[in-house]
Amino acid sequence: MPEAFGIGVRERQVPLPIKISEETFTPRQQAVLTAALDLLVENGDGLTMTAVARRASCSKETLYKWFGDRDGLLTATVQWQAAKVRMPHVDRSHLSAKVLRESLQQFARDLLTTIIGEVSITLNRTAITHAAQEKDSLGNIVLENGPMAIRRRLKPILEAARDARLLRFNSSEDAYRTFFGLVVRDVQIRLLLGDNSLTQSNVEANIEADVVAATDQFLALYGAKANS
Amino acid sequence: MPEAFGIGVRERQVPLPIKISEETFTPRQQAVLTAALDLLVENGDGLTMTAVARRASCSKETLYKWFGDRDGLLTATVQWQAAKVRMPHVDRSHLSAKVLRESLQQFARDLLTTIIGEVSITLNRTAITHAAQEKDSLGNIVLENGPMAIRRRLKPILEAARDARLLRFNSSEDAYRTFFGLVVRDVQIRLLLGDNSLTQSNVEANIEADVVAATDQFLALYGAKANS
DNA sequence: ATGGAACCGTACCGTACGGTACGCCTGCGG
DNA sequence: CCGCAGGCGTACCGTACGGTACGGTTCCAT
Repeated sequence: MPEAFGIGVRERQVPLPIKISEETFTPRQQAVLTAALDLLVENGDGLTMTAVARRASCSKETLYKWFGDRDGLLTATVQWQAAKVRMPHVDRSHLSAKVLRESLQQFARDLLTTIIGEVSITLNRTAITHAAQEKDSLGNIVLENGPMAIRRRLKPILEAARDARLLRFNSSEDAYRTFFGLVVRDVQIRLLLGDNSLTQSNVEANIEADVVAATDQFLALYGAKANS
Repeated sequence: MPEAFGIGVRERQVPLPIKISEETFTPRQQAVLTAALDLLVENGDGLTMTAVARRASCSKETLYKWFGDRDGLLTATVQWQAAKVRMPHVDRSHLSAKVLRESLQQFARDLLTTIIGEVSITLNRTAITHAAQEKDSLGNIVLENGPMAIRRRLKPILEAARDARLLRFNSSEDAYRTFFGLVVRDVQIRLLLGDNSLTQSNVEANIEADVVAATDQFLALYGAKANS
């Protein structure tokens, strides 16, 4: 693989997954990435360079010029898509029991909604398949933009809530992981494994109930008192 | 694939085959499956028929004769290994608060220990990779021998505990899934994605604490009273 | 206009791997 | 001792796919 191209294209292979802004890729490149993602979602891992080139109406040579090799294209696709996940923003200065509960519910709702989406399932499967080959780069990207992103956003809120005497816990890490478990339960692993009895609509219909239940349970475990 | 050899073929061989679940494999076949599993664990999905044949000191022709095709070999391997997972057995007739707590802890311990094992991670990754190709057979096998097996064993105990007024819940399904979430949290998905910060020994060291914590939390949520 | 950069489409190459064919060896029943 | 079934090892085939090369086209800057 050629190691330097003086083109106005981003450098490949960043060691640590950094936040990717949308200016990182030109519109044309984003169209290619969209095609790649679509193929991933449709065809599972049947992502071939030829297929991407045909779908995006570009030449394979361009793909290799832009992304280096197949792994580079895969990485770019996952990176670009994973960075799109947006977390809810909570104002930590006005924390009340009500605001806390609603914030937690919002986190739970976003988490569940993301997890059951086709795109998320595909990206996680791709990263896991990748991780089965001693390559953890994709896995790290997904982790960084999924669970870790949630953790980064949720932990400060939990700690603020503790400072406001709304929650009680020793380790905010444990509290976060408990919240994650209460929300996700066995949904993600079953979807990743292709459980037939879990259709997306099936889960979707219960999201609200599950969100409320998980939040209630979390507050029952960590709430300073039984509250609204 | 010639249709004379169905999937999951059982060739009647010389001595008495050892019974493994419904499907029986001769010792020689089990040696082949062991080789296949070892290769899976070592090499990720780099499982090639040639590699299995070489490792097991058999000919490729024999592999195809016994297992039909690559998928058949994969299925047989997963089936054979997944069926080895054993669940704790609890005597439902002597349920007390103490026995219940210890039983739950035992379930949690077995679940965690299984999940963090190399073999489990490999099988789950393989099944998920498989599920990314519109094939859910492997996923179903893993589900059936993993989460579903636990559910089958745990739910009767939960219901017995409810009858004994040790637990309180409406849906034993929800109770089971909450237990699963409290125990597994984000450990499995992080391991599947190859999270570097989660070494096996790292998790192993905390198993006991996590088991106790998860059980305590479950009992706090579903126990009839705050009890020992 | 003209040179060149970027890029498309396609043909091409090498390899890896699933699957098959075949020759040879071994153990065993007659 | 013979024949043969089962099985090992290896050579072989076809295909799919990653990666490269190259001619032709568009577009822009000079």
